[in-house]
Amino acid sequence: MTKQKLLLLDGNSLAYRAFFALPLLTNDSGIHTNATYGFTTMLQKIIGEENPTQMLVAFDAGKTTFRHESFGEYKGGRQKTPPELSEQFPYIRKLIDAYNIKRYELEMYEADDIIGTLAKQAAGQGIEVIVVSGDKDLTQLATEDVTVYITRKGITDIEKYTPAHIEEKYGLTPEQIIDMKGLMGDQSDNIPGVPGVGEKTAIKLLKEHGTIEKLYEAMDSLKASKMKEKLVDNEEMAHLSKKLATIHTDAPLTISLDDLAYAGPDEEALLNVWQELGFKSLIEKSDFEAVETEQAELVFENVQAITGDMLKETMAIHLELENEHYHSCNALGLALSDGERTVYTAIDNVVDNADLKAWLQDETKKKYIVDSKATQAMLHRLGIELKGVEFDLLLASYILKPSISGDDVATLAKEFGYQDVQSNEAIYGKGAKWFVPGADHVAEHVSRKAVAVWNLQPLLEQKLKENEQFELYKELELPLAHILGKMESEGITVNIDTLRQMGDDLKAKLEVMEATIYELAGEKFNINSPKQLGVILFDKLGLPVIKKTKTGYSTAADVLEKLQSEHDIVKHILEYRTLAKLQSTYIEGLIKEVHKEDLKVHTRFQQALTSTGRLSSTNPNLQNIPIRLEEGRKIRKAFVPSKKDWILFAADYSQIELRVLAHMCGDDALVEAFQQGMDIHTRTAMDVFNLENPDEVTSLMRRTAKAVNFGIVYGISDYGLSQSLDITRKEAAIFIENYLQSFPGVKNYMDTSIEEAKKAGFVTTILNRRRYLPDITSSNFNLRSFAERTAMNTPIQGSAADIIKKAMIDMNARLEHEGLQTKLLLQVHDELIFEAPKEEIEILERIVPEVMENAIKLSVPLKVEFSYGATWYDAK
DNA sequence: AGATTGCTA
DNA sequence: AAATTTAGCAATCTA
Repeated sequence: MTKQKLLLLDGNSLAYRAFFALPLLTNDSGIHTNATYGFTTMLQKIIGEENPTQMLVAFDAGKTTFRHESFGEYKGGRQKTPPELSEQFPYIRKLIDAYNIKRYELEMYEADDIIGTLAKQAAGQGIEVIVVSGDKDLTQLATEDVTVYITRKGITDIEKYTPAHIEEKYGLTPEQIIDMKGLMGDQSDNIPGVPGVGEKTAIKLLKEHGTIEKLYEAMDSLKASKMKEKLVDNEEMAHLSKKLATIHTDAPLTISLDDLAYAGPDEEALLNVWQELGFKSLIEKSDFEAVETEQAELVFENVQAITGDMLKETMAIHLELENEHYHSCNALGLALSDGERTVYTAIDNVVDNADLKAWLQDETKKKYIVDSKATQAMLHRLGIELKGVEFDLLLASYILKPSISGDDVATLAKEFGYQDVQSNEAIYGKGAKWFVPGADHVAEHVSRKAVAVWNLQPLLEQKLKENEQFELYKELELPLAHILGKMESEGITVNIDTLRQMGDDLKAKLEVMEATIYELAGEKFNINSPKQLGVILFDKLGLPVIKKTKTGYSTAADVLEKLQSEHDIVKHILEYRTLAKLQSTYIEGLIKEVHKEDLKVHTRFQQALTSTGRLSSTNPNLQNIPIRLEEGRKIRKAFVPSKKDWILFAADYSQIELRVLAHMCGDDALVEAFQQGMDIHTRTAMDVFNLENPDEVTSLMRRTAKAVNFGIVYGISDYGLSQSLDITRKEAAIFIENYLQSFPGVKNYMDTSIEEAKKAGFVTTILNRRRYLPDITSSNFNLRSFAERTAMNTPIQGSAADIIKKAMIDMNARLEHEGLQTKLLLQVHDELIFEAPKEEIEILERIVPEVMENAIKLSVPLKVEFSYGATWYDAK
């Protein structure tokens, strides 16, 4: 039998060490993970290196210990444990349990004493003992059989204290460590020691006299000195301090060495905890990754045809797709489940099945789905118009936990404690390794998804109701998904010839500019490489360095603008950049996205992604088509109606975010300004610059006021405002100060929002959308400040998002009600873009503003402006 | 895969 | 003592 080896860990000390050694990390669900992560890596390393046969992690029990009886101030004056660390202790315990390591704490005793007692017992039985802690006091336990590992700097860097090492380092024996501490005291434990005696003096005295007791016995023979006086005056304290510093090796433990056997972790439990904490790198590195969580057996049928008897009044369905590009990819198969019976069929059996098609199109047959929009769009391509969506797991999860990233059923399900479904990656692999496994594997995987959706529906609806978010989900997001699906499937027509023509012009211009830039630089280089460009500008041409990035010189536009007067090349680079951006992103990029079949682009609106409730748009992103500069704005000429004699009609909310702010903060001056229909930036300028008359506001003042207004919405700092206006910080601070004095209600709103976030842990929008802000109480300035700004910004941005979403639903209903041909095509945060036959323009001019302005009633009016034209460019 | 840059509301 | 304005997506370069 191999020699036994016992590892004794000081849980509290190591957790503290890990916490302070690592930056405040946060995982997806907002839990801090630096201590848990550091603790885990330390465990991994030490177990891997030492291969212990027994293990124990000792913790301090309560607040008071036997040491407090002899010295009330013991450990007094200690900083309270930071909440970011306290919240991690439960997870550390979970981790230890998952490792199958014994945990132990004992009333009235500290972890040190538990460790000391067990170390002594084990050494007595000839067991090799290793003690691990971040606290050097423990080194007093070192013997021939006991080695003490103390963490250095980080958490995995370790210094090994044997008696020999202690002798070498201090010239003392391990027992003398106690005397040393008795003399020098310990600030962290509030042990006083002898004032004026530090490490050097203590060591010197102990080398000479051996122990504190012998030192005092020999006191009379010492020559008079300041030092001697101090020692004599504090004799009692010295003895007490030594007593406090002594680790007890005879604590009345209720466990024995036999309870400490260690035989490796419970891999499944450990994976679960790691998953919960988001330790993706550890999960990937672990050699037990292949061990998938044991899944409950699933009964399902892989059938050739879905028959009428399988189609119930209410069912979960899952249409499995190859990937997320549901406007172009293939579908693999369809599973249906009513909780009792689960059937799957390959996609080829779906299209021609009249019963199934009728059932899918039947409004009265209720469907539970994950990502109903994707399902609707894919089925639409197969000639099936999905109706009767009753539940959408993706949207429900998003409302409950906006921070979840990913739309994989397994990810969503796990968030709500459901394990019996595997990740897409586990089934298909990813990247170059992606492939579709055998039909039976797919059938089971897809069936499991349908069953998961079925099982999660009641739980999520209940949670939504508990949060008073059911209405937001059911009346806003769910119907919106249907509308967005229609918009995406409809698509918007792109005139490729227009783009090609623009691309050719750009190409010619870019070639000329390239030549000019090479000429001015004196050599050829890759202008698109910030690194190479940096070398040219700052090394070769010697331009002053204004800003640096992590990796080198910054060559961003705001930097280059400041360098324009320094060298001719700069303005050419700026111009080159502008055109190159248009060429690659908006000409070439857009052309790639045009579907050949209908000459349209079909974006995907991500409805469960942003933390504020906004939509986002991908493949292509149609929410960032250029408009500010004329050169870029011309791209919009390529967006045209799908039919002859139709037009594009665009309607946007004017200053919706400021109006929302006015509504939410109720500031009299701001509310009044909007109620009177004033130009809000002019009004702000009058307040910021202390003017009586609107005529006194210059265009520069208005521009400044506009920047202040934007800043206010984002939770500005003087620095930020100074950057955006290119003014000094002081000037910026004065503007903000003046603003907040003129609109005290806004100031109050900011403070209240932060207060609310601290109290409830989240902020809310008009329609009760939530954003959780765990960092609001962080001790890390940056994290906390960011959370504070988002506490102010999210209700504003999110409520504006609520309003336009509601407007989309109302608009859809109104178009249907009026029996119009007009189609909603795009949403760009505060604007809606329609295509319409010319004959309907007049009606739209009337109903679009009406519907949008009345989507949600605020205490200030909402204002909508509109325009239309033959292309998106002309709708201005 | 991450960093840099630049486009939108 | 240091950083400093919200929310996104995509192209390109570099390691």
